[in-house]
Formats: sequence, C-alpha cells, structure tokens
Amino acid sequence: MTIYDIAKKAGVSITTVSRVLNGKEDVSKKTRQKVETVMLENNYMPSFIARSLVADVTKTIGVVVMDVRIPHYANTAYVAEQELSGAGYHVILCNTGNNAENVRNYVQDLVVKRVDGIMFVSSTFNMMQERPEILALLAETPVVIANGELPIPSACSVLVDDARGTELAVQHLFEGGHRDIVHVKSVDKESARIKQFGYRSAMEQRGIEGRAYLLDTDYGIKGGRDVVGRLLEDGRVFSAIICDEDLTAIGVLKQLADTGIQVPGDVAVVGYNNSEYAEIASPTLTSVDGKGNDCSKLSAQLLCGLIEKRNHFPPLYIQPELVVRESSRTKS
Amino acid sequence: MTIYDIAKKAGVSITTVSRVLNGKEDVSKKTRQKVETVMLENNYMPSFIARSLVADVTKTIGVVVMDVRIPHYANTAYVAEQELSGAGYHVILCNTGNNAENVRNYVQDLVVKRVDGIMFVSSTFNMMQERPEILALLAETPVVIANGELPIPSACSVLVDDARGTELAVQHLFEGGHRDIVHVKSVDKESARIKQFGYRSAMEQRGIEGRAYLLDTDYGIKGGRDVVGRLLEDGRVFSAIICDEDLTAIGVLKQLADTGIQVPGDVAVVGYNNSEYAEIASPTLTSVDGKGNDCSKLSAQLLCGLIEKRNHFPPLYIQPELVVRESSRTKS
DNA sequence: CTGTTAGCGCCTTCAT
DNA sequence: ATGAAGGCGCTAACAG
Repeated sequence: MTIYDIAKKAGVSITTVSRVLNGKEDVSKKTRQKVETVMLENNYMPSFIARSLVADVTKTIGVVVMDVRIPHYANTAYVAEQELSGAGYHVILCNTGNNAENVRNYVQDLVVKRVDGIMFVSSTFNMMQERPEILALLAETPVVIANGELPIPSACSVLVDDARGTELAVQHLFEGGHRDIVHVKSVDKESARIKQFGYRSAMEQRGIEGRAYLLDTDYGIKGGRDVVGRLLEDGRVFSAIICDEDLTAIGVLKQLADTGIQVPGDVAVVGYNNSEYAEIASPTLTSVDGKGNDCSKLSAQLLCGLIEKRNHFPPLYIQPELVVRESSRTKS
Repeated sequence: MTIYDIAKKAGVSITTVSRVLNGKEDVSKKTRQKVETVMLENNYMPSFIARSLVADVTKTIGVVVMDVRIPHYANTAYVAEQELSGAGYHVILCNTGNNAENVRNYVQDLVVKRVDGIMFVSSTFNMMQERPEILALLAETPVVIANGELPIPSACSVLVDDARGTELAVQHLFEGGHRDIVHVKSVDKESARIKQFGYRSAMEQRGIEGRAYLLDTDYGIKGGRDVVGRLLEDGRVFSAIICDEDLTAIGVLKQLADTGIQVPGDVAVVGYNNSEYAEIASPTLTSVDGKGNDCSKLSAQLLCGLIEKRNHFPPLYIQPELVVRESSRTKS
C-alpha cells in the first residue's frame, strides 16, 4: 500500500494524498475526507524510509552504553529513551562492552543508518579520543557524551563533578570521626580516576593524606570481597571504605559481615551511584548520587538542541549529592 | 557525498560504484581500485536509508519492554541486543510502562519505520490480545513475544513454564518441612497469575491446599514489607513465603529482619527471576530462575528465522530451575 | 484547490 | 567490464 495506490483508489493525485498526510491546509474538505477514508480502509501507513530519504532526517538516535545490565546504565538508557521518545525520536540501543573495536563498529553502523544524533553514556567513551578513525566517522553527526568528553566540534558534554562526589564522602566520614579512610577503585575509566583524585585531594585538604590508602580491584561483589581480604591480610588499619561503585561496595559489605566486622560500628562503607543496590543491601548503603538521571536527561535535551540548530554548546556541569544510609550512619 | 559524487570523481558510472560497493565480481581490478580510493579519500558512507528504500529491509528490530530499569528486562534487552546485533540488526528500545496506549503508539511508530521485526518481552503484552487496532498494525510484521502469546499469524512465542517454576519452590519448601507456605503476587500480568496458579496446584498435589494463602501487593521493597506487616497483624501462621518477584521478596526479607524474625530459621523466603538482587540481599535469596536469558536469546533467534523465511513456528517451551540460597537453606 | 515533474541515494535489469 | 534508465515511496516547487 503506497501513496500511489491511495491516490488511485481515491481518484486524486499523489500530491493531494501527500497533502492530507502532512495536514496541509490547501485541500478541500471533501477530497480530504475521501482520501482519509481510503487510507483507513486500506490500513495505509506512509513509509518513514521514503520520508527519511527526502527529508534527510531519521528521527532516530543512537544511545551507546557499555552494558545495560548495569543498573546505572539501565537508568540512563531509560531516562534518555523516555526523554527522546517524547521528542519524537526512537532510540537504538548499543552495548559495546569495554571494547574500542565494538564502539567503532556500532558508530559506523549508526552513521551509515543516518541517525540524527548519538549519545554516549560514560567516560568510558573518552577512549574515542585516541581513535581518530572513530572521530572521523562522527564528524557530521551531532553527538553528546554524558560524563565524558570528545574533542570534535559536533560533540557536546554534560559533566558530573565526580571529584566533588568523592570529597563529599570523605567529608561525611571525616565528620563522623573517621581518619583511616580507604579508597577502592574497581573500574578503569576516566570518571573512576577522577573519583580517586577527589579522594586524594580531600584527604590532603584535611591533613590526613598520610593515612590515605588506594586500592584497585575488579568491579562487582567478588572484587569488593577481595579488597577486604587484602586489607585484612596486610593488617592494615582502616575505619572506613569508599568505593567507586555500589556493587563493589556491596561486596565489601558482605565480606566484612562474613569476617564478623560490624558496619557501621567497626567500619563505615560508602558506595557510588546511589543505585537500587544501595537500598537492597543490608545494612543499606550510603552512596554518592552522581545524578545519573539528571545527567542523562540533560544530555538528551542537549542533543535535541544540537540536532535542531547545529551550533555548539558549552559543557554543562552537575553536582553530586551524598545519600547517607545505614552503612555509615554515626551511632547517636 | 553520494554515489554520484564518487562516480564523477572516479570517472565512472554510478552503476560501477554500486558494484564495488556491493562487492560484485564483474569489475576490473583497476576501476575497482580507483573507485575504492576515491571512496576512502572522501570518507564516503553509502546511505542505508536509500538502500532500505530499495531493498525494503531496515535491519532494525524493535524490542519492547515495560521498563529497562527492572533488571530482568535489562537482561533480556541486553541479550536480545547482543544476539540481534550479531545478526546485523539494530535494536530500537521501547519502554512502554504498563500502558496500552503507549504500546499502541510505539508499535505504530515501529511499523511506520518499517522495522524488520518486533520482539515483545513479558506476558504484560498479552494485553494486546484485547486491542484489535494494535494487532491490525502488527499484521504484516514478524513478531515474537517472549513469555507471552499473540493470536496473529505473524507472531511466534517462547514460553516459560512459570507454573512449574512456582511448583519447584513449593516442592523445595515442602521437602524442607514447610507446610504453611504463603504466596505473594506483586504484579498484574499473565505470568504472575500463572505463578499463582502453579502455587495452588502444587499445594493441592501435596494435600496442603487447606494451608494455602494468597496475597496481593505492590511490586517492590515496600510491597514486600507491607505483606509481612499484614501477615503479622492478621496473626497468620506462616513458615515460608514465595514471591512472584525478587524485589518484592527483598522487601519481605527486610521487614522480617526488622521484626526480629530469623530467615531461614523462623521463616523461609523464595523469590523469582534469580536476578542480581538475589545475590545482593542478605541473607542471599533463594530464587526461581525463569531462564530469562535463554528465553530472550531464543526469541531473538526465532525472530530472525521469522524474518528470513516468513513461515510460522510453534511455540518453544523453557523450563525454569530453582536456585537455592541462604533464605531457604535447611539448617543441617 | 489540485496535478505535473523533479529529485532524495541507491539497486537492478537490460543493453552495449 | 561498463553504462543508461527505471523504480523504491514520498516531498516540494511550480504550474494551472
């Protein structure tokens, strides 16, 4: 069923059909009615492909994340999808993992499909900075990167002040009397490095950098458990642990519990992302809210702006907040 | 940069360019090289839109879920995306919520965009059975519904035996000596009703239907907490609780803990979906694995089959498994 | 108010 | 081995 068929059946030209299709004014009531009837009778749906070809607009946006199974990204994907679908766009979901080659392939396919824009979520995708081939592919496409940066004119950023996020955690613990605060990094991306940096400077600012301790581990429950094991083996003195990810913090919580260490009585624990995990854990987990939802929503809006008027916007900044729960609550 | 530009710059016809584009044989080495060089130099990418118009294929599939933020759906979306992208398809993600009107709109837009197929995840979408307008929209599109059913020839199903899933839970608890087993339903969809049904028949089979007790509540931690509150207020005797969703079970776990009831010592708890939540909870949650990943993967494969050769497949069945964890472990 | 005519970018016979 | 021409379904001047 094409516009021609409808035109024939309605006894008018395709132009007229196109007109009623697009709600143009200059069509008589009668013919409009006639055409609309024929359309309905035949269950006609105009081909968006053909329209895209003419208008050079696909009303489709690529949303690129590492892995939607991670709640943080599921959230951002959800928020982005809702925001963008509200603006008339479809969202193509891309799970790249932490693999530059995958990123390249997805980006290429998205560009070939002429998506109207691409949204990258997470500083993981800063990796593209060192892949000129990918940047070249992106040259003509409006791009926004949530909590990351891309050195090309077609890209804009929304940035979360993750250094500040960790500092909030340190401050909270410091005020609770903690001095031997450990920091755990469990993912390899720019924002994780920034969190670590925020920790260091926060410790310095409070004159306790001598008691600072940095640890690296794998993402997840096991990674968190391992880190506690290492701390204990080393006979390290510590009264609080800050993790760069909630799930890793959960692992810490579990291993502490298994070792008979009380939380927050003996050791306080703070996570990052304020994901649903934090509410599920017991004790519930104090966590830095990186405002992922706001970030995602703003990114989506920014992208829409970029697509409509092709000018560049300066980066937007978002401030994190600390959500205190049981795992660090001061006994009072 | 179009095929015409390339043709001109390479001094050949667009046909030739098209040929090298599609790797056809009948082009001399020389011209092929020449054309390829020009393409690279100009960073040419053929428009998939134009190709779609000609081939009537978009290599795009709509994946419709209620809400990707729910881990179960995040998982299925992930698995589907990976499977489908492996087969050369892009995935358009749709979050409909539990709202038929949203479903209608998404479906319409997907059809208008001429996606090659649509995958619905969850029996929630059985709601479409009562919406002939939606079914009409779907008539020409290959469709698969994971754990649900659609009465149209273009649709196929993969079904999980959720009645059996709950029965596994009952059986496990029964063997652990439990008789006063409560069932909690916290979502309103066909599979939840089937789980409830499975519970009832499992109780009957063991001759303890007289001690069966059905409860309804809201999805989530709060819903789970409420249910325990009600049970306690009513002075109901119960030694085990089966929930239709992990998150609700977590709420049950939390409220029991707050009330000083030991799990599994005093009361055993079983969830459903075997989501990551189950590992995070403490005590860790025994849960029925509905094999969501397998279901999603099979659905994706089935859909690809449907798209390639337009014949109908009979429904596939998947058997759930019980994963026993701390929340129901028999003290031994 | 309505119809004719070009494209949009690409693929595909059919000739040469 | 290569090119010319028509068509995929729709929009957009430009004429009547």
